[in-house]
Amino acid sequence: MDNTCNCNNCEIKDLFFASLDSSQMETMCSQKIENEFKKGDIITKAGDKIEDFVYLKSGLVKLFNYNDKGKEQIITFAKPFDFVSLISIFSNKTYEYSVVALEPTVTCNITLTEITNLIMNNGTFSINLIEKMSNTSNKIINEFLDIKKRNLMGRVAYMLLFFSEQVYIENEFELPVSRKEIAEYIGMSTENVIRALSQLRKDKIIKIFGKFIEIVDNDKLSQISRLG
Amino acid sequence: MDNTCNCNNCEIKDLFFASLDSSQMETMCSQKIENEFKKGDIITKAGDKIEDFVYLKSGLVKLFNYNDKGKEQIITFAKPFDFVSLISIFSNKTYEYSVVALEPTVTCNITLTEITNLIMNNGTFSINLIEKMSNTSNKIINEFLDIKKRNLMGRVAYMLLFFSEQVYIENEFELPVSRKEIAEYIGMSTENVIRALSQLRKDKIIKIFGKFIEIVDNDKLSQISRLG
DNA sequence: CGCGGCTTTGATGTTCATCAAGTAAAGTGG
DNA sequence: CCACTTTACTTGATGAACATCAAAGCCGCG
Repeated sequence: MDNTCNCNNCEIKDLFFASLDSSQMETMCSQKIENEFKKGDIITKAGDKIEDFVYLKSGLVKLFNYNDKGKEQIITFAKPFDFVSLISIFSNKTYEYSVVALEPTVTCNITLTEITNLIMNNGTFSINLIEKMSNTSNKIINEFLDIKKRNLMGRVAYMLLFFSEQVYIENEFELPVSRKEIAEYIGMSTENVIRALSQLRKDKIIKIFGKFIEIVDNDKLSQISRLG
Repeated sequence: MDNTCNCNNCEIKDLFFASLDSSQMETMCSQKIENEFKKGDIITKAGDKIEDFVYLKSGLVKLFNYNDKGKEQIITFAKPFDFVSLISIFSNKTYEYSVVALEPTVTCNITLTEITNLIMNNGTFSINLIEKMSNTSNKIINEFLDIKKRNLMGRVAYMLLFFSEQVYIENEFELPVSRKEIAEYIGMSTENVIRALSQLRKDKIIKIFGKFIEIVDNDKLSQISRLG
């Protein structure tokens, strides 16, 4: 928890709060709460009452819920500037999805009351917020469509490229998720996710050391993601 | 086209415009445009410039785009009070998806400029709009998850129940879509959609006369939708 | 140090896509 | 209005893709 009013230095400021005047900024800044989470920590839980507007300052999280058989169903991964809590925040009283940290994560929480206040009194803020919301849902929907049109190999390749190109901006990285979680996200069985990874290793497209992945042949991986 | 200012009698008024004062109402009302579409007509096309805020007054539409192989991919069906044009309207300059009428459909168009104007000057309107947007994306995401966790029979049952319970509110109805379109929506092959329908017919759960469907055993159909 | 969860591979079975072929229905132009 | 073409619908047969089951090694954690 850190309540010092350092919001003017916050790199996320321009994303949402560029339109706030100094008085609005101070009000918001003085009552915002930052929270830190370790890998595996629960950030919000399906069913909990929604009281805050939550966004990611740093880290990585997964959004998920459970299907009827009690199996986890991962909806999306979110990184800073992605807008996690937004999905149901304005249409529900309680969260529909759970959010769990996959890496050390810092969130910034602002009460919904305060946000509602800003919407009521600052048109530019409303416009910005609406654009962000639109972006977020659009992105999730496009992800769903992207995955739906791929087969096993294509989906696994897509997933690896997601971490490599969008999260770590590196050809080598430590997978923040288990094989099982990848399976839950792309909608395939864990065993077949593993088989797909092994195949990519045998074809010398990636190297695998446990959770550590190195993409050796990026072009081929992209091709598999596009064609699969 | 019908530009008479009859918005106060419009049943959709309360959904979005309850917060407008009489002057705002008149401005909006005088410049809104209603359009009528026949079955099969294109309402908006992917790639077109977004200029209007479009909502359904009556009818039924499909949202779709094309995958790399040129095959249609149906994203969702929308009926009145569902908020079609909303998906990318505030995050893009052009439509990402096409919208086509499946039944005679009436839309009401308001320029984005006018809507932006309202957002800037009417906080309550902004709140209402944000809630609707949140609802819409939430619904689409939940649909995706619902379909993803079902098998062939479950998906077809789900689809039939959608038309029966959410669109026509009748046990008998005329399918507004082809078998192919059902397939494109639920992500299965056309042949297998037909086989699933035939199976339901053989099991005396539904009756089929071409496009006309009668649900005979609603309980069993619901069960298949839940378990499948 | 032992238990449970994660990972891996192989074997087997199910589900679904694809191909093929035919019928029915719905536009289309003379 | 009719022949013609195209599109939608239907069923069966085949094969591919994927899930499931089983068994074993590995790793982390209490």
